Amino acid sequence: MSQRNTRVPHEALGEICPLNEVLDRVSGKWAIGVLTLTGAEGVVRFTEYERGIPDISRRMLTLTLRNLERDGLLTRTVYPTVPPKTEYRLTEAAHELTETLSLLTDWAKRHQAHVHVSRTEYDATHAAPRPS
Amino acid sequence: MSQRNTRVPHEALGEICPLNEVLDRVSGKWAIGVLTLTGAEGVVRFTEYERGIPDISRRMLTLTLRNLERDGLLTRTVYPTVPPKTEYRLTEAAHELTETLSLLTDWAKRHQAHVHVSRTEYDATHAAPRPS
DNA sequence: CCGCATCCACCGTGATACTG
DNA sequence: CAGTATCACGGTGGATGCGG
Repeated sequence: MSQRNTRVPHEALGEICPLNEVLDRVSGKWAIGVLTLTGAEGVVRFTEYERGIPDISRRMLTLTLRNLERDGLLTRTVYPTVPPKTEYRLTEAAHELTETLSLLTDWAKRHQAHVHVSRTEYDATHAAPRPS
Repeated sequence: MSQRNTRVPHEALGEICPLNEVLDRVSGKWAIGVLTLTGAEGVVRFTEYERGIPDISRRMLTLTLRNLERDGLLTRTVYPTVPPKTEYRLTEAAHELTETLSLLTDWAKRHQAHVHVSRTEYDATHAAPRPS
């Protein structure tokens, strides 16, 4: 032992690898909005996302949708009608994910005031106080 | 009921705002590692992070630490000794956060195989199949 | 209606070197 | 030991226009 850097850093860090994978796929401003909306509606069409999620661009919506589909979180059903029609819905895995996510929301709601205060105080304390 | 284009996007989306704030502050490759390690150790010094989190640069560690401190998730205690010594520990809010995060880890562990398979299949299906 | 392609701006991240 | 400063790069996201 004591030699030093065996590549294993710390027991607990083995836990974070899968966690980072989750966050990677949920990161980006829009993924969570899409998942949440889909969970709430059950079945959602492309245009409904555009109407339901303010300020999202078509490009970002498409990319988000594709990534979630790729990860097996959304199913995409295309009806080759005219005009075309596409439906998205959550997979079972995604359902469980959104449930867990709602726990995070609870945390956020309980502590967002605390966080905001901390930030303000920190900024006030550490911000360059006009160092002439 | 057919009119439905008020600017209000959707009920459920009100829920995601605080959630995005959480993810924003937990985003970045390192924040979770830092929180997890700190939670496991209780008290952690700067160098311990460097040893415990592989591949993290000093710059990134500092930035991550500062952000978490700013958000009231970490406390920073400096001992003006020679050589200097700095200790970090979790706030109560951060403790609750890491607990919730561990639930996400559970989800990730349960579904990472599924996700991986989905990805591989998706890539196999959609990848440019040698467009000669 | 649904989606892709292109171009461009921003910022998180990393490498390296310096300091109290 | 515990940072800070500077430079460079790549991924993410926005705007716009075309296509099935």
